[in-house]
Amino acid sequence: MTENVRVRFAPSPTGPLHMGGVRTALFNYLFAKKHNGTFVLRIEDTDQTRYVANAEQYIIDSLDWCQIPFDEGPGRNEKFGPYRQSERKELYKKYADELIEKGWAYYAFDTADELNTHRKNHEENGKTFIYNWHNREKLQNSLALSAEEVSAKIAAGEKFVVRFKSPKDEILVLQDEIRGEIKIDSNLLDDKVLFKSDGMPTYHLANIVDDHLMEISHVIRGEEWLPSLALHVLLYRAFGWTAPKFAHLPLILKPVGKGKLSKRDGDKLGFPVFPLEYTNETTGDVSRGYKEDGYFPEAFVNMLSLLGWNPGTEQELFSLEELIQLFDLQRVSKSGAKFSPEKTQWFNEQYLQQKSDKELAGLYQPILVNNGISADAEYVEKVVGLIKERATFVADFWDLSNFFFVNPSEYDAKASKKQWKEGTPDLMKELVKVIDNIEDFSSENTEAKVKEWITAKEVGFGKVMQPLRLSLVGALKGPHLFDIISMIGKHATIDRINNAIATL
RNA sequence: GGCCCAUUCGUCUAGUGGUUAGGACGUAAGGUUUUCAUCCUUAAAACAGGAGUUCGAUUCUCCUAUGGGCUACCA
Repeated sequence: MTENVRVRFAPSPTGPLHMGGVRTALFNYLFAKKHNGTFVLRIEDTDQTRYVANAEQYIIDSLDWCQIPFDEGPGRNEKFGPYRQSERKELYKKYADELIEKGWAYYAFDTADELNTHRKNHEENGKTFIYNWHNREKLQNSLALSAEEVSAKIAAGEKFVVRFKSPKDEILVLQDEIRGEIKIDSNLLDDKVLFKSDGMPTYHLANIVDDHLMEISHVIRGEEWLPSLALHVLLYRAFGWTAPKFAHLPLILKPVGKGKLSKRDGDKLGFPVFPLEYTNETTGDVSRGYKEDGYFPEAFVNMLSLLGWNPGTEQELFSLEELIQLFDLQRVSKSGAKFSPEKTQWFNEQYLQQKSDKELAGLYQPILVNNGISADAEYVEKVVGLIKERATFVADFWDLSNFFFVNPSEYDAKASKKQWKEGTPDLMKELVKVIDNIEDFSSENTEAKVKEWITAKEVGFGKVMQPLRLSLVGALKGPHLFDIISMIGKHATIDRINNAIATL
């Protein structure tokens, strides 16, 4: 298996790629890298009615952001190209014809209206209409019609599709890498359309032809494809090709309620379902993305990797390298996983804590600039070091550290009421003098000096420390007080205490 | 309706024919921090139900229930 592993991610460019799709791409990527294989991106744009122009670029941008780039695909290392099915259009006709010749497929002329009528009638009688062995002789197709009639219809320009002639009375034993053996009664299969009347193949045909031509060794895709597995295996057999191995990934479900995760859930529940922000070109609707919401790609990918897979140990934080080493299809779970926004935040927090103060400071700078602050890199780095353990996102930094850069503009009302007592202003005035006399303004020294004074003064620590914090921060929160004092310096410290005395 | 897949704490999951059924998120309670958060400790919390196989089933088989997917000239 280590030889020539080739996998593909084959999304349909009908809109932004959602996180379920990213997870499928990720598992393909991990599997490929683990086996020194190739990760192919193929664009399945056979449905011209649902095609969205900016979707392909969005997909590529998303994979890049997640740092799981494809090795082969549109515009990249095109050994088996083209990689857009619309550009391979001419190819599929030949294969459809081959199947007809071999007796594995046939022309069908039934119109959509006719079929809908059949379905409706069956439904009214409590039955299901299936286009297959039990009725195909009675419908408008090349199995029921004479060769002359068929030729005449085609010559007359009548629209037709090509359907697969699914076999009768056969128990198909299918193999899934994750689920094991699956048995299907071929009599229940319907004669799927392989080739549409618009000249395009359906997913089924294009998928099999391309996977074969692109020498795909493993098809790793979502569970929604499991019902089509029998058809796909049958198609390989009909062509006389060796089928790749198949693995069907469990679905990602809504955090609450029923069903699989959908775009609407994010809007409703307040979390992104897309990796990147996406603007719908026709409606102008903007959907939020993990990137724009402040998630690190590593955290997002780590979270995704554990949705439906785990290495069997208690480790939860993995670098991409580790994931590649550890990934194993055998350890992918069989049942759908409910997505957890809370745990996703936790992952981001973990990654944020791991990052260096320097890197985080760099990410913080633009936010500071937005708030009208220009501070030198070293100072910002120190600030980040003091506050990052309270943060989940870089975007939290400003709320947690604005007092390192600007004087408090207001004071927490509740805290003021509780901590700013009658004697406080006098005490603070005295404290100003104490602080003014401190030469060495290190955190340790200011702490020692102030505490010395408090002790000598014989007042409770809280009587001084709480109002002091209120004066400097504007609220009863934040890092060690003397770290703040040391950072903002003597002038700002005294200034802020005086401001508080004047205001409160 | 039909077909297929699945089912361990609220959630993600580990695990085994005999275990005190483990971890993580979240929740709660303590402790640390004379602030807040972090951090630490602790707690509550699960084998869907019923048969069968077996000395013994959460683990194997079957049935039921529940959940999910598919059932398009969409992918």
